[in-house]
Amino acid sequence: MEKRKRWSLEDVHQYLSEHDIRISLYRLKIFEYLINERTHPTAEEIYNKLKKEIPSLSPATVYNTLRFFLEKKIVQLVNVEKNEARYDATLSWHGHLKCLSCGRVFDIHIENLKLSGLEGFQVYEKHLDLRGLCPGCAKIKNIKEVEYD
Amino acid sequence: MEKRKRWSLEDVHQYLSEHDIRISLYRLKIFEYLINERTHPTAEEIYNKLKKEIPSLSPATVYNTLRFFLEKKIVQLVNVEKNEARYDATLSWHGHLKCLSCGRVFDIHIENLKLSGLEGFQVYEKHLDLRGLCPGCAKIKNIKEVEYD
DNA sequence: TCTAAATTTATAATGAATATAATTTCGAAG
DNA sequence: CTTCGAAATTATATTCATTATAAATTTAGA
Ligand SMILES: [Mn+2]
Ligand SMILES: [Mn+2]
Ligand SMILES: [Zn+2]
Ligand SMILES: [Zn+2]
Repeated sequence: MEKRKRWSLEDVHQYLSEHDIRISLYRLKIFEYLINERTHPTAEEIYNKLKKEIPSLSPATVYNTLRFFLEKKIVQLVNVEKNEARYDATLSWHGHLKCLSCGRVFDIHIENLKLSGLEGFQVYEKHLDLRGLCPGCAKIKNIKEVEYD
Repeated sequence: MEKRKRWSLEDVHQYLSEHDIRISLYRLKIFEYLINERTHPTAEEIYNKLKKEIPSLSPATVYNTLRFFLEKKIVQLVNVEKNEARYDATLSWHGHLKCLSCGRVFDIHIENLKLSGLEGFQVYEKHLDLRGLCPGCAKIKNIKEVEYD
C-alpha cells in the first residue's frame, strides 16, 4: 500500500469548495479526520475524537455533516456491521474487512470481480464486505488454540 | 435460474432437526417462508405475512427466531440497506442487488472474485451488495427520460 | 401422562439516527 | 470592514428497529 501525503486543512478547504460545499470549521475538521486517519470511523468515534480540540462540537453536527457528505458523494458508507454506520473518504473501488476480535475495519484490494445475469439492471453502487480476523488477532487466536491443545 | 421445488413443512421439519433445532410451529413457518418465497424479507414483512394465518404470532418471536437461525447458520443476514435487516435461507455464495425504486432485493450470480493482500487474515463471511435499478424500474426510468427530452 | 427445559408472549428498554426550532456563523454585496 | 439573509449548528425531543425481561405456554423425552 502506497504511503499517502496527509491533507492539510487548506487541501480540505479546496476539495470541499471544488465540490460546491460551503466551508465551516466543523466540515473541515470532520473531512480532514476521515481523509487522514482512514480508520472508517463511526459518527460517535469522530465526535469523541474531535470534541477534545473543539469542545463546542455537537453530536448532531457530526451526524448531519456525514449525511451531507454522503449526499454530496465525497464519502461512502461502510455497512460491514449491522447498526454501525462507518464512513470512508476513499472513493476508489475497494472492499472492507471487519475484524470480529479488535473491531477494526481494513481496506481490501479487489483484483477482479465478474458478475453475470445483470442484463437490464443499472448498478449505482457496489460494496464488498468481509468479516473475519485481522493478522494480529488471527495469530493470537492460533497461539491460544495451541496452548489449550 | 433453475426452477426449485417448494419445500413442504415436512422438508423444513427434517432440515431443522438435522441442524439440531427444536421444532415449533413458528420456526417451521418462518423458515418455510424464507426458503420458499426467497424475497429476502425483513422481520416485519415476515410478521405481517404470517400473522394472517397464525394470529397468535408475536413480532418478538419473529425477531428472536431470525436471530436464532443466524446463530445456527441456517440463514444469512442481507445488509444491503442500512437499518433494514433482511434474511436469506439460501447459503450458497451469491451477491444481492437492491432496487432503489421498487425496493426489491435480487440475487446476483458471481462468476469470479479475486482479492489480494489477505495474507494473515481469516475470512469468515463475504458479502457483495449492489444498489441500483432492476430491469423493470430501469426501463420505466428510461421511458420517462425520453418523454421529458 | 408428567415434567423440566425451551419457546413464546407482552411489555419495557435501548440506542443510533433524525426532526425541530432557536441560535450562531458564513460569505457575498456594498 | 460591515451588513444581512441564507445556511449551518445546537440542544432537545422523537422515532423506530431491535433487544431485554419476566411470566405464561409449549415441546419432547422419560
Ligand atoms: Mn476503505
Ligand atoms: Mn439471496
Ligand atoms: Zn483484529
Ligand atoms: Zn425495481
